[in-house]
Amino acid sequence: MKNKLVAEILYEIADLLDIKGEIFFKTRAYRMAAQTIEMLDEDIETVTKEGRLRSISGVGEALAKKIQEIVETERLDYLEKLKKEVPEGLLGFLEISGLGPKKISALYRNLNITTIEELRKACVDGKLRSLDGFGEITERNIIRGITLKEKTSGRVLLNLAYIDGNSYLEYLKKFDKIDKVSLAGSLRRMKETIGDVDILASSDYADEVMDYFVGYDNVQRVLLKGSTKTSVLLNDNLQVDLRVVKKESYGAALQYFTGSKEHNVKMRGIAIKKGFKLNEYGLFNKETDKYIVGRDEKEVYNKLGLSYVEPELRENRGEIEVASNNKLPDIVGYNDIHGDFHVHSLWSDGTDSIETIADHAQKLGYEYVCIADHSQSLKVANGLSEDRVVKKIKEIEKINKKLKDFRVFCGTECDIKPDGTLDYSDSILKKFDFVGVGIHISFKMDKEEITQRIIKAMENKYVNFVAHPTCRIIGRREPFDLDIDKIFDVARETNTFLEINCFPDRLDLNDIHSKMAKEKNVQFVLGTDAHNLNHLSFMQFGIATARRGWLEKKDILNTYSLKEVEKTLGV
DNA sequence: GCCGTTTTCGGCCCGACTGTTTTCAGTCG
Repeated sequence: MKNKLVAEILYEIADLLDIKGEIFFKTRAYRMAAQTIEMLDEDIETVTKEGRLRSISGVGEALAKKIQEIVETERLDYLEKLKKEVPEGLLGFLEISGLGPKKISALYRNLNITTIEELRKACVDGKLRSLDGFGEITERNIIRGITLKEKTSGRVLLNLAYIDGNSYLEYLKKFDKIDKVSLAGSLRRMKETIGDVDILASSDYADEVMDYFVGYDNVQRVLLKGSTKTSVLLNDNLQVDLRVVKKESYGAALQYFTGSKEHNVKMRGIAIKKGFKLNEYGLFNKETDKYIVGRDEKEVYNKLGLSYVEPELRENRGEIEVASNNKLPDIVGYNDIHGDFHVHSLWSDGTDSIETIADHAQKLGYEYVCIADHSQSLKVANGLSEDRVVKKIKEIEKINKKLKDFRVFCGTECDIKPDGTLDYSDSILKKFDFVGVGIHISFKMDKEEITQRIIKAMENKYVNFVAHPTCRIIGRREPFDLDIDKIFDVARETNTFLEINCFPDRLDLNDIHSKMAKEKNVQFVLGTDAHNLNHLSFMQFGIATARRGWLEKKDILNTYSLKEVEKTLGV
């Protein structure tokens, strides 16, 4: 699948054109197309082969030609040409807070600065202040921006932002001059990585709210402070923005600041077509500026002829079109889960006994938990030999006898060997209640080989699910280059569940793949891959991913009651 | 560069804050 490659190249062109001083709308066209292709729920190669590129929204004649070239040659002449015109280092400058295309261009044209080191030195030496639009403060801010960029690589994993964001939220809720307050931005949409935390509040005392906001213990520095918007940097270098609006604007503002940007652009387009104007203060009559709605988020959607769109769906992946037909899926809820299918115990590399895990799972309101320990060849993780599997099954039987209205399933996360055979014999596999398979060694294989390896495993009749199917680790390991359509087809044919692994640095399958798989009627399980009790709470991130993938209760085994699971699995 | 039920040309979302200015450009989301 080359969707990501195509998107990356288009994004890079947009950045390069920005620095070259190309008009905003042109670079936006590149970014919109890149975003659409990145989120596309089919393979761009297929679309190209079938001559349907122009049917992708935002792709016209020029882009179609470029995309075709990328798909066929995995490169683009136009990009190479642009790269020759714009020194490589300048692209990285865009990540420095306070620097945009115009300033970067000025730095290059006037001072011939092309590397971070040259930039830092020029700031320290006070060379920038001679340029129009630059001053001493700009120099200091750029130095700060460089330091910050070096400290944080930009985005953090969802769970970290989630903790920071919700703690801040609790602090804000204690202030009696705040009427309503909510997370917004990508954190409310539960995106897998978060750039900064956005919070929205309504109040008639904006200035006092801002004073209270910057008084939070965990604040390292105030970045900017106004009466509607204030930004701070937390001690862990995560940025948090607070917006304060009046009550009558709260819904419109929440819609606006939740994003995504692309979702909002589309919303505004619809507003204009219907004779409205939509901004963070409300929905207004375009001609008279008369306020129509804005107090409640739902009203804004409804007034535009749309059903309410859950935050996790707001990525411009077709949700607006579907909402206009009132056909949005009833996506799985955060409280719809009855159990966890992927937990490691002391038997392999987990830190807790099965009894302790079962006890904790009951406290979470679950009816079942599946203990899926590693298999024998994974020595580093204390994988279970076939003998130990038999012993573990006996222990689980004993524990289950003591439990009421709760069941521990004996599972495994059995290794898929490089040739696609499994790490346990069939005679052992059939003893488990629920067999998961996963890859933990020999990651470097070509597309055909790795696809066949997983398919062969799915074809084993004792296999129930594939754990973390693409094996990506966010920020550290790229996903396998799988023939993903084929994987989904075989999963459907063999009734193999695909896991959404809930571990925050995995979230694998991801949202886009989940949506693609659902369209092929694939069934899912959620597994936290917990290695200690705290990890069991990662379930919510898996649910978030499922929601972002448009999954409904019926698509996910964990939403079934214990009885239904037993019946489905025949155990 | 894309797009079209007023348009094949002339639009394209829009407001807040900062730092530089002395009325505004650039950046950000």
